[in-house]
Formats: sequence, structure tokens, C-alpha cells
Amino acid sequence: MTIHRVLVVEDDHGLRDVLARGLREEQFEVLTAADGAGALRTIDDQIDAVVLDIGLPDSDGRDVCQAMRAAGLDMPVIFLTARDGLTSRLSGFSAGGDDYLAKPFHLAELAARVRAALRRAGREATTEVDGLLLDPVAHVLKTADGTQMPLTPTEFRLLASLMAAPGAVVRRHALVRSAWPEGAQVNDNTLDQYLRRLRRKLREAGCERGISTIRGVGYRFT
Amino acid sequence: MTIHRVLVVEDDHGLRDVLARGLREEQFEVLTAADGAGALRTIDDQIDAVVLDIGLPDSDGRDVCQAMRAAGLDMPVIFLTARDGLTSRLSGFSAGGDDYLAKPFHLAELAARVRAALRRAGREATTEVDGLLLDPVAHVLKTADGTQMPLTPTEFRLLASLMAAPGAVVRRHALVRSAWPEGAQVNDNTLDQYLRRLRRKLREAGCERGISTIRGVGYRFT
DNA sequence: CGAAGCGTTCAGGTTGTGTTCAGGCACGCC
DNA sequence: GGCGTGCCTGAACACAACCTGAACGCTTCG
Repeated sequence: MTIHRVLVVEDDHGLRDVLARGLREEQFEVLTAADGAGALRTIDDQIDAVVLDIGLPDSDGRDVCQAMRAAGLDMPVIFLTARDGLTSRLSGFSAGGDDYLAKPFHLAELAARVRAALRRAGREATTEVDGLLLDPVAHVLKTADGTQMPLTPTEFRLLASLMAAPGAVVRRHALVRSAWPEGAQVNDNTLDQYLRRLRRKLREAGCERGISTIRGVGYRFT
Repeated sequence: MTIHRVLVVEDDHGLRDVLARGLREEQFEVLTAADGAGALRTIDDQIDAVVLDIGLPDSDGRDVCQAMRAAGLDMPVIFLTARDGLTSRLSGFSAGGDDYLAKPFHLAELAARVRAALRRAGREATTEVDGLLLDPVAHVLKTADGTQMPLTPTEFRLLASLMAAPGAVVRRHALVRSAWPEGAQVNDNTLDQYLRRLRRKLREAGCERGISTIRGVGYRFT
């Protein structure tokens, strides 16, 4: 999993901490701000996404977003709204391909939305190894001859991890750590299956490179 | 294969933990610091490499690097820069750093870069004897003519132990201690078998050097 | 509702690694 | 030379690691 920088803007201290800690556990790098002014002070083009509470003490979250856009900052924004009603109004507004989430919500859902937004915005890093490239926007593997092979999210994370350091052995548990959420219990066989599917997709895409097994150690993309 | 000591300097707590844990799993000994001041307090000539965030709260990572150099510390530095900033790329190099890595990145890639930097700096994460090198990243034996010979984990540990001190005699029980877990009961003949297999693999790889027997004492890599 | 896609699990087969056994060769000592 | 010890060799074995094909539950989406 690649590491992204997320700014959380929320006035409630407790909630802000919960969000920050939760997103960190989901492998994000997290900055925080307590109000609109602080957000605009913190924000720059190194932020990959913003989680933005609509009801801020000093200003409306949407104004903050507009100020961002005016400053030429185009990263995705996930709005947090105080339950119901508002959401319908927001869906029409949806400025800049953003997303919204009504309180209360699950951390896992927020993390998923942030990821989805990053993907849509093309903020994921493209990995490329010798003509073979991994397109993070479309979640597709593109070969030199233009063939496109769709990948599932988990397949994508696994292959990205393998291609990040071509030729190097990646240990099994390192693969698990990079493709599954922190602390997930993953059956050995599950990983086997994914490698099997990845190898088949690579073969079907007519790719001469492949994943070799280093028995007792891990796998290597060659 | 000696263990290397890496200092990770990163202000974000979550990211720092992820990096530290990941590098430890890759067999590094990891120290951490949260800012430039802490880094300069921690650092000494026992550190083999530094992973240094450019954007630190109290100072620029490049200044930290320059301060290091001024103090006569010449270990390699891998800069972490916020997404593809070309400027930080260049100035990172002019500050005497060895490599850079743009966020977001994969752990496997960071580990590979740290190893590469150590190798370039002559701190040798890989064992090399006269064109024959044992590559722990790819987990293979590479000969001068480019042949790659895969090794099993135990073979790898044994050969590493022999190549660590070329020309010196390594006693049998010393070999056992370095290639098997502490307190393992190893049949004499088992070691014989491994030497046999190693010699054959060396021969098959077209290597003129070999392992000679010192009867009653041990073995020597010449 | 049904269909499709994704993640996961199960059962069974295959292979490589680590290990042991039986026997042979070579060296050193008497 | 006879003999023992240390090392080498070829073959065989057990078991874990890994691969494979098939199926199941779950969610999503039409």
C-alpha cells in the first residue's frame, strides 16, 4: 500500500483524534486542523486528500473547499455532514468530484472513501517496470503492446508491492502487510490464490515477465 | 551478512512506526527521531544509513544532512520527499544525499534503496569475493559472467558464513552455529550434504573458486 | 429477485528442502 | 599392510511449502 498524506479538518477534539488515529492505522499519513483558517494555513499541494467537516466554528466547510479551489489546490475532499437532510443537498453540489459522508459513520468506510477518492483523482503512484505499467486510476495492468488487463483491488496492491522493487525478494508476510489492512488474519492459502491469479493474468496479458517463487523466503518480480 | 543500523527521521508518528516496523522486518536495526534536533542528537558514526524526511517541523531535512556532513558523518542518506517535487529532488542531491524517494512509496522499495545505498557506500550489505557475489536482495549467487544460481535458505546462510572471511578456515561447529537456529541438533552428515550441494552449485555456476577441506579442522573458501 | 465479481476457504496433489542411511574413498597412525 | 576416523557420495525419505481446481458466502448492481 502506498502512503498518502491526508488532512483532517474537524473542530471537535475527540472526534479529530479518533479520525486521525484511525486513518493512521489504515496506513495514511495524517495532518490535522481544528478550523477553516487552520486548514487553509496547513494545506498545500503536498496534501493528497482532505477530510473536511461541514460545520466548522469559523466558517462553512464548503467555503473552505472553494477557497482551496481558488488557490489552485485540486486534491479530493471528503465532506463530513451532521446526519441526514443535508446529504441530498450535497449530492447535487458535489464540487470537484468529491464525496460526502453523513455522521455517524464507520472508520472503515471513511478510509474506503478516501482511498476511492484518491484513486479517482489519480493520486496513486503509477508503477512501471520495463514497459509494463500499473495504472492506479483504472486499476489496470498495461503491457507494452497495449493490452489491458483489469485487476481487483487486492491483486493491484499485491502486484504494486512486487513491482515496487523489481528483482528483489518480497517476503510473504511483507506482501500480506502491504495488501491487507493492519492486523488482518490472512490464511496462507489466500495469498497463494492471489499469486496464482496474478500469474495467470500476467500470462494472459502476454507478459514475458513473471513472479518467481523463492521457496521458504518469498516472491520476486522479474 | 551483518546487521545494519538505520536511523529513521520522520515527524509523523504513524508513518514513522510503519517505516520502523517495516525496516525491522527487513532485517535492519532501526532507531527513530521525530525532528531534526532529535536526529542530530541521536546520530553518530555507528549509524550505517539515514532515512530522512525533507519536511520536518523544526528544520529542513537538507539542513540536517548538511549539519551531519559538517560533523564528519558520511553515511548514506535517503531523502523522503513529498510527491515528485523536482526541486527538492535536485537540492537533495546537492546537499550530499545519496538517494531520494517520493511519497507515496512502497516499503519494499525503501528497503531496496537503503540496501543499494549501503552497497554503494561500501558498507556492504552483500558479501562479495572477487566477482562472485551473494545478493541478499534477490537471494541468489551471482557470478562474474552474470549467471544467477538460486540458493535455498540454509545454503545461503552457509555460503554467507564461508564468504564472510575468504581464505580463513571456518570450523565445522561454527558453520553449524551460523546456519542453524540456536541449539539445533544437527547431524554431522547433514553439514556434509550441504557442502556437497554448495560445491556442486558453485561448479555449475562456472565458478573457479571453491570450498576446500581442512581435514580435522573445517572448511575454507578460496 | 438473479447475475456477476470479489475475497476467501477446502481438499487434494506436487515439489523442494532438510534430513538420514548405507556405503565408499582417503588419509593418518600404529 | 591393517585399521580407524573423518569426509565424501548416491540414494532415499518425511514433511512442510507451495500449487491447483473447485466451491462458497458476501456484496453490489441491474
